[in-house]
Amino acid sequence: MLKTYLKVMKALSDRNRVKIIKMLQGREMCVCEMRAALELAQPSVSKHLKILEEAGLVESRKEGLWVNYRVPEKADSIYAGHMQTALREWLNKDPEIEKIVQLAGGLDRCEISGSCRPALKRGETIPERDNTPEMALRRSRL
Amino acid sequence: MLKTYLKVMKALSDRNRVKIIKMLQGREMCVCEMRAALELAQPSVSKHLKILEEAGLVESRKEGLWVNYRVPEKADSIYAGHMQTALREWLNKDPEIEKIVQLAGGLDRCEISGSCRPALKRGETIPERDNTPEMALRRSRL
DNA sequence: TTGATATATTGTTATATAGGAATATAGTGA
DNA sequence: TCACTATATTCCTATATAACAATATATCAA
Repeated sequence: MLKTYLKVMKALSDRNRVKIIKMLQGREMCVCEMRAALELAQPSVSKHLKILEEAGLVESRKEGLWVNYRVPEKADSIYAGHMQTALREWLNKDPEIEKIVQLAGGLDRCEISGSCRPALKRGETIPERDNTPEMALRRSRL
Repeated sequence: MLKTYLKVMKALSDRNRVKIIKMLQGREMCVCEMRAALELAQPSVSKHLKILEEAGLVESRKEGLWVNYRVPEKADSIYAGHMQTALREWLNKDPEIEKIVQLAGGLDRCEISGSCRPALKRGETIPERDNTPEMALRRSRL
C-alpha cells in the first residue's frame, strides 16, 4: 500500500525516468536507444530502468542481445496504472519532453547498435559494418 | 511544466508528507497538531509544509500564534489538483495512514498548546494552566 | 572455443534530502 | 516594555540518490 505508492511516486519523481516513460508510451525501445536519447551512460539508464521495473511501470523482453522495454499492458498496482494514464496526457507540450519523444520516435537502433542481427528479417542482408577505429570509438560513446 | 510536475511528485514521494496531505484532507490543522501526530520535531514539520506549499499542495492561514494549513480549494496546477483527487481515494485502508488520520481527527490543539486563546469563543473561560515544570517540559516535547 | 556486443552489477563520488538542535521571528498578554 | 508561545530559519549530520568508470554477465557468430 503505502510502500507501493511511495515506490511509484519516487520512480516518477526523476526527470530522466519521466522521459523514459514518455518515450516508452510511444513505442517499445531497447536500452541502447534510450541511452542515445537521454545522453546518459549506459549503467545509469539500466539503473533507472530497474527502478521503474520495480515500481511496475515498465517491463522487459529479451531479443537477442537487446533488452526491449515497454509499458505493461495491465499495471499491477492502481498507482502505477493511474499514473501511466495521467502521464499520457501530461507534459506533451513541455519542450524538453516533446523534444526527446520526437527524437526517440526517429531513432533507428541499427544506427546505434554494432550488432543489428536480431532485427534482420529472413532474406534481408546484413549491412556493411564500418569497422575503422573511428567508427568503433564513435559507437562506444553513443 | 516538467519543473512543476517534478515539484509535485517529489513533494508527494515522502512518507510524512503524504500523511500530512491525508490528514489535511480531513480537516484544517495547525503545525503543532501535525507535529504531535507525526511525532517529528517542529522544524521538520515546518520544512515539510514548506515543500508542500511550494508544490501548491497546501496553503496556510494565520490565526493568532497558530498557522493553520489546509488543502487549497482550487489547485494551481493540474498535477497538484489531479494528485489531490487521487489521494482522496488512495491509502485509506493503509494501516499507517488509517491510524494517523484517525489520530489527527481526535486531536485537540488546546491539549497540545500552551496558548489556547485564539480558539476561545466569546463567553468561554480560559482553562487553568498547569504550570509545574513537569507540565511545561511535557508540552515542550509534544 | 574466441571475439564482439548489449546489458547488468559493483564501487566510488558528488549532490540532494530528511532529521534534529539551536536560533530567529512573530504574535499575545501582562 | 517583558515573558511566553508557535512557527520559521539556519546549521550540521546521516542517509539516499544519481552519475560515471570498471567489471561481470549473457548472447551471438565465427
